[in-house]
Amino acid sequence: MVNGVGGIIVEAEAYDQLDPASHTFVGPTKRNAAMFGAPGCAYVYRSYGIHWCLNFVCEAERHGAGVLIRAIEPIVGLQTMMERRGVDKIGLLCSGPGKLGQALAIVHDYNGMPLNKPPFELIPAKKYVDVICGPRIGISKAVDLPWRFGLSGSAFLSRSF
DNA sequence: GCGACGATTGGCT
DNA sequence: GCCAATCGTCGCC
Repeated sequence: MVNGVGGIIVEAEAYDQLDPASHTFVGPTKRNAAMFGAPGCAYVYRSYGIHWCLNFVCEAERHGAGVLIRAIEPIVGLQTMMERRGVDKIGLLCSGPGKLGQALAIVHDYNGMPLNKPPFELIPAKKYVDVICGPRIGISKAVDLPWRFGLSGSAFLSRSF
């Protein structure tokens, strides 16, 4: 949840410093500084000069690892998200990293902010769900690593597995 | 200081 | 299915 708006995370991808496709592969830089900071914080970056994408920073010991949030199932603040996105279909609100960033009004100011206090709010899953994995999307390196995870059968994935 | 490129999306062919 | 939009960062001159 971000600023009281959000839903259930249904798709994510993992990246670490040893991964050629990761922003942290080349070592610490100004852009990826948050990924080398405290775990449990946000890493926000701009993609293709247009889209804002949200990551969760992981790994206290070996810095430079995180999880890209690729899609959520919109639950709270549907009206707000639809206005931000300019669409009227729930299935189009958050089915991709850039869409998610726009729907949740992710801005670069959130980079490095803790995920356990406002504007963020994390709520543990209420039930166990089937999680499946597969190749990642939209990258040109290490494409074969099966580090993409998602809820089995969810209608809100950016793409089917 | 300058040029190349990307963890994407949306519109057109 | 393919391609352009768009700009901050990085790497090299």
